[in-house]
Amino acid sequence: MSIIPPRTLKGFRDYLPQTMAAREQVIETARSVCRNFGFAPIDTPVLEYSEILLGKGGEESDRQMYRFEDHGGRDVAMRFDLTVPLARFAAQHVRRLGTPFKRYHVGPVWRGENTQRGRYREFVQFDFDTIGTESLLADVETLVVVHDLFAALGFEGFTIHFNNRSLLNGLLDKLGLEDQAAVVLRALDKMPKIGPHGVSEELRRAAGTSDQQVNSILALAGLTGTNDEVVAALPAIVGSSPRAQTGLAAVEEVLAGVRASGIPEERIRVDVSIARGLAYYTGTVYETFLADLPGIGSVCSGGRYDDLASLYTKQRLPGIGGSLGVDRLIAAMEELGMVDESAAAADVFVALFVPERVGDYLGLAAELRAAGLSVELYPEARKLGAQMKYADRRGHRLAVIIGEDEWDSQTAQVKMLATGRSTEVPLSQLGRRCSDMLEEAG
RNA sequence: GUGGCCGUAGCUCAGUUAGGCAGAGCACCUGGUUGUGGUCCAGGAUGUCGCGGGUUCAAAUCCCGUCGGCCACCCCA
Repeated sequence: MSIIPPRTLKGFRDYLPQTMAAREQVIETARSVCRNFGFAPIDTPVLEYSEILLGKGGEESDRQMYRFEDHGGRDVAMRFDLTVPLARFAAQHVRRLGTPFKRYHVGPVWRGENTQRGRYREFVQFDFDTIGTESLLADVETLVVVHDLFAALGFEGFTIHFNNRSLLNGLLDKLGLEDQAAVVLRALDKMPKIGPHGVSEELRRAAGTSDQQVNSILALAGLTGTNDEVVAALPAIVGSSPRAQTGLAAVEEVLAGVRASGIPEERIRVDVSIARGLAYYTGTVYETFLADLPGIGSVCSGGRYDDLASLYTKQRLPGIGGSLGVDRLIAAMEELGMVDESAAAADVFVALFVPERVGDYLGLAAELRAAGLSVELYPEARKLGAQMKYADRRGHRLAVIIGEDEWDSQTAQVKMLATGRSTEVPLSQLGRRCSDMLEEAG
């Protein structure tokens, strides 16, 4: 019988314990931050009718969609993000849920695109959205959630860049380029990568814009300075069309709200070059970058989409939210050395020393767990040195050693593996003493 | 999807130029130390050289295909 080579598909990966522990920790942190703001958890199926997903993220996502016929001949597809399923979900259940409806949703999504570092065909997104309100307070809250999330994950240097689509639309009104919106947005999105020259060349080539038009667009995209300076310079550039006014007011209000929420000025930036490719954004848009790893791209982005759910319901369902790229974030954390190598190890290691007393060791381990400790009992009565070595390599923090003498005297040796110091502890106090020692060591 | 670079031990890689015994460091295992890890010393095990085919007396090395990874474009988390 020939052996089947074990392998995974392009862009699909296995997760080893260290990575998986980091992933669970990121998701746990994100959940707890969202709950602090009153977001509730939901889930939706991986498969949807193709008609639900097609055409929602633009041509590109249609092309990348995993799509096939199911066992009943239905035309089905795998979700490529969590926002479009949310729109369907909201249209279907909004009467029961009421608005505003705030939810978070974590799960894998699939895009059949070419792979690269931090870019896979199956990856996990963590989304949070507020549905059913046009209030800019929801926009403010979204940015505050992003901020609290990265702060809670332990990041120091990160910046949330935000913008409003109406500013760009206002400028397009002024320049008579309304029909070229998609092309212009796409060119602008490349600003940090190809610079003003690249953008102007692209604009001329793809949209056939005049020199004067290009200059106006670049004047907007190239705005630099403090947030106040940028805001002050905007009116002259984007003009006074209704859309421009809306965008301007929105940026100012969101900035004020974010400041009032106590977000440090250096972590939020009004950045008019943020355009976002996805077709469905209509108002606020934002991306989050890590100061130490700008090359990895945005690790959390999103925006306001006031028209999306209208595809599935006549009821008006505006929304705003964000999407955290869990896999990309973990790739970043691994590169930045933020992943704790021993996160998967139990705090307390119990050596199995006297095989005849297996039952006593099992009982002891159970008692310690009942006392709130994470405990691993070694499964074989190997040489003590080998067991200690295992405990050390695994990253356990305390080793509990009980041999014949200790059983006789009802004591245990508790060893701090980091320092090598050993303490004799009566078995009756073992749980409490272990907790104390872990507490003291931090 | 298009173009380029790459794939050798668990990991990081050398060896490919110009075909000639499959290597290093780290990790791992055993012993020194039959009740104590990290250091040290001695010894040991470890390979479909990604996979398939071709050229050749001989292929990790050259050719073709394929799978996978990375980079650019594209798009995006």
